[in-house]
Amino acid sequence: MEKYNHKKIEKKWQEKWEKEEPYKAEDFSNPPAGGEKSYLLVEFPYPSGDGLHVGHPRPYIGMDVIARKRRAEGKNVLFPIGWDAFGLPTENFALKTGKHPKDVTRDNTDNFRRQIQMLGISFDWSREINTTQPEYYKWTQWIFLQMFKKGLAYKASVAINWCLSCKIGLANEEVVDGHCERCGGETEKRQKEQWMLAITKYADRLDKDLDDVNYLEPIKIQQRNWIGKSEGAELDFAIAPQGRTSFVASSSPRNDLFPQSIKVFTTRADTIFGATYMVLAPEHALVQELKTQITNFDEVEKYIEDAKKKTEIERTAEGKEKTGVELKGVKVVNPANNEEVPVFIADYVMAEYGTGAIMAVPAYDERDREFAEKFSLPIVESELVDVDEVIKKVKGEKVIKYKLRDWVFSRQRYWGEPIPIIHCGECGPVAVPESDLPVELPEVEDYKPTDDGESPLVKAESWVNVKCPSCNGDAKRETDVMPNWAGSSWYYLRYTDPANNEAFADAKNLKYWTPVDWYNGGMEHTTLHLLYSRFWHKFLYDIKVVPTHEPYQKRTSHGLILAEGGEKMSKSKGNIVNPDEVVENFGADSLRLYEMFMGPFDQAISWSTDNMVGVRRFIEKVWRLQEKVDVEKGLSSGNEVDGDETLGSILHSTIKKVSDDIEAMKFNTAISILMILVNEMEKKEEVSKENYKILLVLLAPFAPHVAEELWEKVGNDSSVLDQVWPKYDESKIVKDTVSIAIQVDGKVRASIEISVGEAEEKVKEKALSEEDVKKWTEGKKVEKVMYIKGRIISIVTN
RNA sequence: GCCGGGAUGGUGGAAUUGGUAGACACGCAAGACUUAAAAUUUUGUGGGCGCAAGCCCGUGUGGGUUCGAUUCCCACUCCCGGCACCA
Repeated sequence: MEKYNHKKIEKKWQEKWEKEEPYKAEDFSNPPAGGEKSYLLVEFPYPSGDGLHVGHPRPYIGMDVIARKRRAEGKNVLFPIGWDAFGLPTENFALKTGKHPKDVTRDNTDNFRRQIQMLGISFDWSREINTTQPEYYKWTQWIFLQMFKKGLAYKASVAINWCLSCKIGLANEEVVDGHCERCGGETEKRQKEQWMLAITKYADRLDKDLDDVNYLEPIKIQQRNWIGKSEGAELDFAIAPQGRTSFVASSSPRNDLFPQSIKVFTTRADTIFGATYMVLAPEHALVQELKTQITNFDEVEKYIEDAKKKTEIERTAEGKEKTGVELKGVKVVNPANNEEVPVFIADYVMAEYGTGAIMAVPAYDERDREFAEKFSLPIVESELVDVDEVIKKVKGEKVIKYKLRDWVFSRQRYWGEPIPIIHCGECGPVAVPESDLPVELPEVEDYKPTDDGESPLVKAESWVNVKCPSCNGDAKRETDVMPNWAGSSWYYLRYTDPANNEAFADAKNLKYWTPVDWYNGGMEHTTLHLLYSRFWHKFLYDIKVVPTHEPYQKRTSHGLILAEGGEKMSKSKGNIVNPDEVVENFGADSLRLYEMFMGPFDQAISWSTDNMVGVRRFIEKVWRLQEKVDVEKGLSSGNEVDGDETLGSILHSTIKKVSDDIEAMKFNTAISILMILVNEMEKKEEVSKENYKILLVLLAPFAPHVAEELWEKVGNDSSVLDQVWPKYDESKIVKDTVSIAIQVDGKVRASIEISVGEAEEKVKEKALSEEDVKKWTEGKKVEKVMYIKGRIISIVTN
């Protein structure tokens, strides 16, 4: 027998797979044996310069096991891969080295592709996509334009994160604890014109439609929390008349312009009798409108300025210490009891949420209480009243608010999809005609943003200056690019028809393949990526270009693989385990088996190279088993379970457990029962060819290379990939006799062998006559004897 | 603070969802093979007492429900992840 040589075997089969493309998914194909389509998706990676570490492939391997099993079950499996390649790290690398981001991306994807292929993942490489290719981002831009046309993409002045030392705008995710992710400097909020996408218009559906999909419960919970639906009421508090006597006295027309009331949002309208003051956000527009009435406006203005200037760090450092200023000269009337109450501005009220104003009820709200105590305001234990009655009485309105904010879609960067808009002095922002798509990224000399934080694209003058598509006058291109979430918001649609030039995908392909049947990805993408792509998908559904209202039927998450010490793997910590080395030393099959065996798929777990020898030994055991197989003997085709009764029960329960566990992502226990089966086979003088073949089919999803090699060795012409997934016989799993435990007063004292069908009375009788049982029941009265069929007998004495 | 997830031998973990806790694997110990080592292999391996049969304890802590609890309920401790003044 030749020794198991992982290098030789893995190279041989990978070359074969590359040539023969057995994993290619066929559009509209109707595979045999209950074959339906099965679209399995993993999050496509960002090809960083560091290459893969052993944590990356965990989800690929897990989904690969499922893909391989489902193919064997006769399903038409689509299991694609691509590259989410726009983004900052590539741009930063280009900035540092002067190498074009396009070239950086190409080198990195080449390396990633090599590493993934080395693991024998059964991706359909014929559908590989890359978000940075113009043929791809043409359609990212096209979708943006449809949103623009429907008014869902708009420009607004919003507060962005500004790095004080880099002097550039940062995305939220680039700010860590108030510090710039790149330079570690402090950040503050700045107002800037940005493209926004109106995701909040979809907030209710994004929340409600979670009922229709099969996501793991924690994923749904996290999405719901992020959307932050809350039901409450908007109530008007009239501005007290004495504050505006001058206006009332005069018959000035300006009186009509003067605000009459302030609207608050509350979820506790029932506490309105305890509302002893009101608070507005410092940015609230009414503060400026009431300027003439506010007697201490200097003080107020100073507070507003200070609030604006505060950096994130300062705000965090101050903790929950409340600050604020009263708007002297302004009072409002509590509509429930007609009492006048004072008005404050304070930064604990957010301008963007609700109405930017609250009625403060210090008796029931901790934050209001804290503020009231600091400013010596009355705290009134009020009577609670019926919410509906209050709303009716004060002429309020029931409303639903969401924490979800519109999506800031602009980045003042280079390496992203150009936003396909042209700004014209006459016509305003105009969509680039669809026939002119894609708007390709121009060449620039320097990828650095300008000093005032504009995109490096402003320096590409010949690209920027164009004619207005509408009036043909002089106009300028939008120089902001899209965030890296854009390309990943719809990529799963492109896989269904990746080379289409007429549409992002043909309607027939979409109808056949979508929705994605199973999407696995990291928990860290649950709030942003998952929500963004659900939003885009719903929009595409509304404009009738996709057939389903949700993109993903099922969503699961994998746990991170941590370094041996339990810390996250990172280049800076120098604790990265490189899969190249692991594959070199142990082989891809061992790496695959180990990652599936090391622990529950959805939990974080520390890497341990020491523990890898276990699965390697297992593979070698399977390898050596070939010696126990008589190749000449037995059937040469099919994989019927044979009549070897000594293996019968374990064989059938292995088929059942492996089948069930793979679908439940309990890969670790699937492998453990395969190990038990192999240990049993090892004890035998001879293993039948049929049973060995079953073992190989069950093993193939986990360790495809060695399974193929052994399949060939035991004398089968066809590939293990062409085999039908074995079926188990429930009746063969059940054993004739079973050992059951006998408890006396809650403690196990003996166990007896009984035949499965044995009558209850007989079993009880048998149990009570056991010597080890008598010992414990002697001299006591047996009160009760319970028999839980096939499991346990419980005897209770007094 | 809020929302998730978790805690089981020396280690990673398993437990038919209320029914013999510790499957499978790593490590360790002793033996076999070998001139020797590696590889392989056999046996043992939760803790305590005992020559042994066996007994007692044991799933983060404290209580509860039950014939029976790792599993259900109540209170708490610690660890990991996310959000964070959202009215």
